[in-house]
Amino acid sequence: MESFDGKLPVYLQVVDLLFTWIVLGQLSPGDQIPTVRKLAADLGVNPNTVQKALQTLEERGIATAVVGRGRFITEDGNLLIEVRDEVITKQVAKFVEKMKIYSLSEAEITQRVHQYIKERMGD
Amino acid sequence: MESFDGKLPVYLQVVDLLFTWIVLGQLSPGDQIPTVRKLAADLGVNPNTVQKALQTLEERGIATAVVGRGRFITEDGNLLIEVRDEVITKQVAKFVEKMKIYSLSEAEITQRVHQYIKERMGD
Amino acid sequence: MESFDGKLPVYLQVVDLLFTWIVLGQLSPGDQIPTVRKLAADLGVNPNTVQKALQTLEERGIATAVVGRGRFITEDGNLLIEVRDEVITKQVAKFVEKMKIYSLSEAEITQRVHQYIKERMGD
Amino acid sequence: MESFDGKLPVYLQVVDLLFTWIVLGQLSPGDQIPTVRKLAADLGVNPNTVQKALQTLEERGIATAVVGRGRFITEDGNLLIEVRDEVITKQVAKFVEKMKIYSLSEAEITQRVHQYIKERMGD
DNA sequence: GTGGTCTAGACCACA
DNA sequence: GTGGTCTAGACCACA
Repeated sequence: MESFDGKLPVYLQVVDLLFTWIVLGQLSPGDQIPTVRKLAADLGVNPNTVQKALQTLEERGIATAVVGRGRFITEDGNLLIEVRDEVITKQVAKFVEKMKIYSLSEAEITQRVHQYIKERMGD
Repeated sequence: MESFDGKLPVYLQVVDLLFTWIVLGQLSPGDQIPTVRKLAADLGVNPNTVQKALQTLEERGIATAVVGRGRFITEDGNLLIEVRDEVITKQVAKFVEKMKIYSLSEAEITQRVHQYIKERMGD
Repeated sequence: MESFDGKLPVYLQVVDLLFTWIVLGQLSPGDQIPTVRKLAADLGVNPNTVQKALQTLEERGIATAVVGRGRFITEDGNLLIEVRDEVITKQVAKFVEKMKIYSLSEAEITQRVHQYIKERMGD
Repeated sequence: MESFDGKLPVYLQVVDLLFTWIVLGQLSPGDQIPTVRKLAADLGVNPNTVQKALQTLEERGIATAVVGRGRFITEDGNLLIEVRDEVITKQVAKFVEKMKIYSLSEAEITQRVHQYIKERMGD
């Protein structure tokens, strides 16, 4: 996984990735999650790291392991909405903070977003 | 350049990086830009790639090369403001498009940004 | 490219050559330009050098690259007329300046050209 | 002599070069011409070729060999004026013919030269 | 030392 | 196959 280079611990990057898959609907309620080995291979990281990431999901009730069957996404829609909200908030935060580093005032930030959307309205 | 892993050609990533330095004020009007060789070494890319990136800046009048002396950022403040605007717009676009992939309506996007800023007001 | 021996950078000599081909009508609007590799082989220069020359043409809108298809001369006749004018002016300038080095006055230069043409009238 | 690549026989190119030196005043009446060996070395051609070129000059009375002393440019000013005229006419011819290849009418050629000079008047 | 050019050769995406 | 990018490494002119 070539782009695993941020400062964030790799296992948390894997958590973020799984969250993103959920938000994008690539992992829906009840879906089976790829096996640890497959994920590890696909992402180019250590299976232990994937294991740790999946445990995080389980602790939050987002995934459940069924011995001998595999791991599955929860059927609990509210939990997934929570995940979705969390992912979006994180992105918004990241964006706003970056804009602040560019010395934009908060008013300017909203104004910029508003303007961009207005200009592109209809796309 | 460890984090150079996007799909964007490396030389355009270098252009983006230099633009960011300008926006952040780490490169001010009249400043000397690090030498081709130094940039190449620091970023872990080939000098030719850096050269190509810097020529892009020159074509836009943002930098000027003086053979035997080095490269310098233009004194023309308007050009730099243009760069700043461009960088910001690109970031806003990236953000908005990502939000749309998450199936947020345009109203929701502005609302989220607005809300985040309001909650953090004072930080 | 045996006769590529001037002080002009090779890639600019290639640009000049392509311009001349356009002026001579050997490259007409819409025509496909020989491939980078063919040009490089024919001229005895490196493909990268040809690439650089062709990019110069593109920046001026004289040629367009279609990845996987090839490069084509613009259909825009005005641009080509511009090229033609530029090539001719460059030749005239070169000629006049050389004549000045030979200590000919400007009046003598025009007189010489005029006389040569008059004597050869009918050729 | 890297630029010895035209279609003209090399010894005639050497003749042309010597003529040019005369026109430019780099070889004045009575001046000693560099030795065959020096010329050959400087121009990167065979001494026999230089020899042949110098014989052409001698046949026209432009240069004289003095055994044991070297070769000298004639003191006869008229002959040198003739050379000058010849060199210039050759250049004019070359220029006009090239312009004709570019499909310029004779009127356009003189017009172009006239215009270029007018625009640059004062340089 | 600094930017500019050039070669040789590789790998990629698009068609 | 075609254009586009990139590396490694060399050589040049200017200062």
